[in-house]
Amino acid sequence: MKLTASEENYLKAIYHLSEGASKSVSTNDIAAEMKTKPASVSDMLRKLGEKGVINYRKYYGVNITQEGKKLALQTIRKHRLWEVFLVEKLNFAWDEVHDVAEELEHIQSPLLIQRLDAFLNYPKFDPHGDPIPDEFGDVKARPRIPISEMEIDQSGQIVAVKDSSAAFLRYMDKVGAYIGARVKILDKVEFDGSVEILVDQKKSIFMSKDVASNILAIQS
Amino acid sequence: MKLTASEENYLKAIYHLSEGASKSVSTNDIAAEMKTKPASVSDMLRKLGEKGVINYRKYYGVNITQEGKKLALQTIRKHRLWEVFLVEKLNFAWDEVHDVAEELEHIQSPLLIQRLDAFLNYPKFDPHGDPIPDEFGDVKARPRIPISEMEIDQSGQIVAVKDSSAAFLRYMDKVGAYIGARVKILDKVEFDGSVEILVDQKKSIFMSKDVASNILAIQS
DNA sequence: AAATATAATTAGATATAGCTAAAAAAATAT
DNA sequence: ATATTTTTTTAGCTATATCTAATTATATTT
Repeated sequence: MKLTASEENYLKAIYHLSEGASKSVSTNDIAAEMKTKPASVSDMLRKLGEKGVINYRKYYGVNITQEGKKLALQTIRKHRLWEVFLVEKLNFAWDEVHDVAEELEHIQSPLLIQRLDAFLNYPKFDPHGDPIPDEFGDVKARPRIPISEMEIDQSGQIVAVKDSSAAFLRYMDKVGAYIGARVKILDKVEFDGSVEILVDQKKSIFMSKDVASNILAIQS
Repeated sequence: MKLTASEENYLKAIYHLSEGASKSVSTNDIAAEMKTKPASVSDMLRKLGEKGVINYRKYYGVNITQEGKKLALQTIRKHRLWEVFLVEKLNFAWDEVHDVAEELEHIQSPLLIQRLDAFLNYPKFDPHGDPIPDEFGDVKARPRIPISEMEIDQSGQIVAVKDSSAAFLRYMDKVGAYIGARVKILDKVEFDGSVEILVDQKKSIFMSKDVASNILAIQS
């Protein structure tokens, strides 16, 4: 099954939207995600349905098929490998890479991706901390550990909090930490287990062991 | 002036065809080069003419404008930089790179090319020995030297012969040397100036100083 | 100089991918 | 249960890039 760049983009969007919710994905949601109009989406859904990469029933949204999932994961794999390349080899900032990777991901050459993967030393995660599917579409889930358990100089990304009480979220907000933030452990005080972290390469934050235990991160 | 991938390809073809001949380029020649039909070319020429990158007079072929030349050289620059990347970093063979580079050259990101150029250490020639234009479209012509003047372990590409008599070309053919062949100097005998070279990384050839003086190569 | 051959262009298709506006179906509210 | 709102689809149009077939312009022969 071969897809055009546009079809790949739609499929990727459908895959991402599917991951969040358990039910089928709506035309309007896809249009919003793709920044196109619902009418264009309807057209594309018909096409993708005919190609067998989604199950499409008019007026009832879509579900991605196994075949479709595999193809979407291939595109995601390519995207994330290119992001690693751009950041690690070409010194792009991690927030500058998305648009370029969006173009690069559509280059059709299995050999290229295989070689790129090897050149980058088979990275398992992209610069945003997202897992890179292997060539079979399998993704390695990265274990989430509390910031309090990370070592000095280790980097990672905040992905969740254990206690999600409003009070704690207010605290997070106040100090400038948030889900998705990239963090680096600057210092750990052995005496009380308190931690100093650097958020997004600019803001340093002190926190008690209690707080640090409550913030979950993936290591990069 | 922004061009589509297809327009870039046509312009590149027109540029290459212009380089060979002094007169204007014909519709049929472009069609042959691009592997499309003359009808498609006519359409595209009208468009490129309107964009000012070529001078187009119906039934009289085209000449590339200064603006067009600059754009064509930018595309060629991107193509050749990607070829260097593929060969030097991803270990592609030099004859495997063209199709992939053909896709990569259309990625729109000046920053990407700037960074790629730096990452590759500002190469001046691609793996085929062709010069890489700089960001202003200037190309460095590489001096051609006789194989007899190359040093041991130096690599290059055969680009011409001094004596192009039928006898000599028959000899070239017989030993497996040809215009375009990549060569590496394996050994030089000081006593008589004879040379042993490796052709295309597989075939080794012995030749007298007379013969070696007659084959011109560019160094890589 | 007229006839013929070659080359180039136009006219009219097709396919992709987007759009707006109108119509139809489904969901929600009264 | 009907009316209204929201969502989705269809119809029809635009633009790019290709094609074939027909036409027209230029070049070559005789």
